[in-house]
Amino acid sequence: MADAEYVNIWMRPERPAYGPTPGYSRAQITEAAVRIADAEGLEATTMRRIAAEIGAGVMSLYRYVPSRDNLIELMADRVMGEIDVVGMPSGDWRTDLTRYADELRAMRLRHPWIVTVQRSLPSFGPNQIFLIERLMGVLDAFVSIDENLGLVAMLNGYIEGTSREEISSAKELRRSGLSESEWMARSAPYVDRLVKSGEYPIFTKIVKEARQPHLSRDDQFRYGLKRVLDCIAAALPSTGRVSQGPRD
Amino acid sequence: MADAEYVNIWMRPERPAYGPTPGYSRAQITEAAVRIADAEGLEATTMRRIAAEIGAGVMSLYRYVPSRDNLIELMADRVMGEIDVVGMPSGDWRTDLTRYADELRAMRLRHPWIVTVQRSLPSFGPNQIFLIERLMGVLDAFVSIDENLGLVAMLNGYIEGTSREEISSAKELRRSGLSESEWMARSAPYVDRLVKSGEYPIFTKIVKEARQPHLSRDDQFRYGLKRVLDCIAAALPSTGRVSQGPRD
DNA sequence: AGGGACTGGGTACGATGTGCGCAATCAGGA
DNA sequence: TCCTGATTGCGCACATCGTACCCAGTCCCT
Repeated sequence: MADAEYVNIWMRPERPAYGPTPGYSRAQITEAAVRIADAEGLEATTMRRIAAEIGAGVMSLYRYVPSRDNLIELMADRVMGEIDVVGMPSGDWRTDLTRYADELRAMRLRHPWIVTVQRSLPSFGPNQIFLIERLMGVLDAFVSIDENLGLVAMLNGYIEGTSREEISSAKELRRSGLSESEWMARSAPYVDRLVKSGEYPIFTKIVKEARQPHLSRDDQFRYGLKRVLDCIAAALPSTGRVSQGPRD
Repeated sequence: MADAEYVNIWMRPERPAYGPTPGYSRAQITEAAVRIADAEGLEATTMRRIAAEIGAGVMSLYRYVPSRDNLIELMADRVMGEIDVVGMPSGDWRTDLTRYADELRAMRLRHPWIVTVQRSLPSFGPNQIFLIERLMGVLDAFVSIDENLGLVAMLNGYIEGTSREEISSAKELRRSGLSESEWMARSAPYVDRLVKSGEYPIFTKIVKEARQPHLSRDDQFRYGLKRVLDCIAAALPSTGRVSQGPRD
C-alpha cells in the first residue's frame, strides 16, 4: 500500500489534493488530546474520548491521524513547542541553559504524561528539531559536535531525571485517589519497616530529611542544575568561560 | 475490603496462612514476564501470554499478583537486582561509580522495556532500595545527603538519558519490521528534507557525523561519563578527591 | 454534467485486563 | 478421625480498547 511509504507522520501530508473540505484538523485533534491527557492522564486519552471532546465520530479521527501512537508523537512535539527558545544563542550560554532547563522542567510538570512517551531521533517533529537546533547552538561555538551531544545529554538527563521522580510520585498519589496525608499514612508501614530494620542507614537519612524539607523542589532543582552547569563550564575551552561565580 | 490496606506489593504477603499448596510463585511469574518482555516487548507481555508461558490459567496469575501494573513493578525490581554492587563502598568512589554506570547501562540494554516503566520512591522494591543504599553509600562519607541526592540524580540522569535514545531507536527499528538499511532508506527523505532546507545547520552536523561514527556507542558513553565523574569530583571536598587525572 | 477522490461516521472484530463463581484441595480444631 | 473453611486453579463473561471495513454524501477537476 502507498501509505506504508511514509516512515513517520511528519512526511505524511495532512491535506490531500481535493474532496470535501475537512471539518477538523490535526492541530485541533492534537490540542484536544493534550487537554485530556493533562487533565486525566494519557491512559484516559482514548480515541473515543478525544472524538467526544471535539464532537466528532470516533473513526473520523483516522482521517487525520494514522494511529493513536502517531497521535501521541504529535502530542509530544506539540508540547515541545511550548518551550521558549527565542533569541537563544544569546552570547551568555549560562543564562541560556538555565532558561532552557527551567522551561523544560516547567513544561514537563505541566504535561506529566510526556514521561511515558518514547522518542527516537528519526521520529522527532519540527518543534523538537527546532529546539535541538537552538539548544545545541548555545554551545556550538565552543565545543565539537560530539562534545556538544554529550553535554546536552547530561543536561537533559538531569532535567528529565529529577522531574521524573516528582511526576511519578504525583501520579501515584492521584491514582490512589487518596489525600496526601492519607497516602503518606498508608505508606508509613512500609517505610517504617525498612527504617526499623536498621539495614538501610542511607535510606533512613533520606526519609528523615524528606520529612522536614528545608529546600523546596524548585530550590533542589536549581541547586543540582548549578552543579551541572559548572560541569559544562569545566568542559569548555577558556574562550567560552565568561568570568562568573567562584572557580573551585 | 482488606486488600486496599496495602499501598504497594512489597507489603502484601505472598503466601497466606493455609490452604492447598500453591502451584506457582510470584518469582516464577515475574521471571516469565521478564523473559517475554525481553524477547517481545512489554506490550506483548499480556496476562494471557504469561499464563501460557508457565502453563497456567490466566486467572491463576491473580492469586499471586494483584494486577498487571503491580506485576510490572515486580519486574522492574527484579531486573534492578541484576546490578552487581557487592563490596561497593570500596574506598575508590570513581571505580565504584564507573562500575555502577556500566552495569546499569548494560542492564537497560538487556531489558529495553524498563524505559517505559514509572518509578516513584514509595513503590521501590527491596532490590531498588538496596541499590540506592550501596550507590549513595559511595559518596556518603564526603558530602551531605542533599548533595548526594543531587549528584546521583545527575549520574542516573546521564545514564538513563543516553541509553534511552539508543533503546527507542532500536525499538522503533524492530517495530517497523524492516532491516536497518531499509529503515534508514525510508527515513532518508525526511532527514534530507530537513538538511536540504538549510535551516538546521546543527542538525545537519549531527546527521553527517552520525553517518560516519568514529566513536562506538560504548566509547561515547564512556566519554560523557568521564565528564560527569569529573563534575562529581569537583563537588567533593578535597578529602574525597584521591589524586587522579588532570585537574582543569 | 459527470466522475472520482475525499469526507464523516456507524458497525463490527479481535484483543485486552479482570470480577465472579465453582469445584477441588489441604491445614487445624473437635 | 472427620469436619470446617480458607485457599487453590481456572473457565466464563464483560467492559473497554484500537481500528478495519463499509457506505452515503460532498466537492473539485475535467
